[in-house]
Amino acid sequence: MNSEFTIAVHSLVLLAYRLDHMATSDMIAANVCTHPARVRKVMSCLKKQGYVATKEGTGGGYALNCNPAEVTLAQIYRATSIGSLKPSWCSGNEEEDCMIACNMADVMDQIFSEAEEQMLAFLSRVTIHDVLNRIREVQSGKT
Amino acid sequence: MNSEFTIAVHSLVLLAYRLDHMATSDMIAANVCTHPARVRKVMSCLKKQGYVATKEGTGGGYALNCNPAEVTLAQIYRATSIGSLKPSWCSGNEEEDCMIACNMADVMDQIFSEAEEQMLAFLSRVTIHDVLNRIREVQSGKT
DNA sequence: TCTTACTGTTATTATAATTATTACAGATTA
DNA sequence: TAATCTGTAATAATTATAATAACAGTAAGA
Repeated sequence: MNSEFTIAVHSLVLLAYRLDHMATSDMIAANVCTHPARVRKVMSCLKKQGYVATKEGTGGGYALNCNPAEVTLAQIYRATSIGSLKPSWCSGNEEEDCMIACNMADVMDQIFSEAEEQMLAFLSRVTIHDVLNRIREVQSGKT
Repeated sequence: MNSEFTIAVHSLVLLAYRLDHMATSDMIAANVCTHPARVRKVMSCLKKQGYVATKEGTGGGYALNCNPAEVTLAQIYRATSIGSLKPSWCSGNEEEDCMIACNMADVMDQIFSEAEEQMLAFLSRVTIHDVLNRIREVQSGKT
């Protein structure tokens, strides 16, 4: 699993949290702890799906363009990381005579893809707003 | 996700498929397409959980020590790869003042761990025997 | 008892994937 | 026209993963 999903969720939660629901890639990058160019790459993907609006030039940046109580982590995962559950390394070899060796990669593909759908079923029950609430809970639990 | 889970499943399926339910690390490695030492490392983990028996010395190797119709992929995943869903990269920074930045990593940890449990719920419905059957299906579908 | 064939494990090297960084074109504001 | 932003691609650095080598220990059989 790469971490673009994490960055996307963090960015959206941050935008939802901020009163003006806006931030530049520099501000988001400082909060997330990564490079602004990486944030822009992820945000550009969220923009294509309509979750954020962007504005170039002075005073520009990213603005939340969705209802955080409605957008789910499943939608974000599909936008940024679908297919990343499966490891890139593949078992067996299609050229082999052995039935196991030449079909295992296919079957593991099936299984990882079904497992990913199960995971998505869970993520579809968690919204950006829920994540923000979880953060508030963790924070208030710190005495 | 690392691929030790895949190697473990492949190895068990291969053992279940073979009439004598036995194989050496060299034989398994050739089938899986990896190095025998890697197979031994994974098998050593399966042995600790009792899924296979091992015998050192001439004529030795690995023998299936479980019922392939009962052992599930969830058990194998827990034995080899639990925790590997979560990316190693972490968002935010605990030292920050910002509530989002300093708690996001914790909350994403929660979420990845719950998502992993959902995935496990699916994997617990797939046995080694089921994987073998899927391979037979794919094979027979090849005209 | 000596040789051969295994597992078990660690250390090291090689490769691949991920992340960080740089660079710059294009947009917008003042 | 200078300053500030996004968008994107190219490259460098870092980290994770996999392959390989090496060798101690165990067992079988000549």
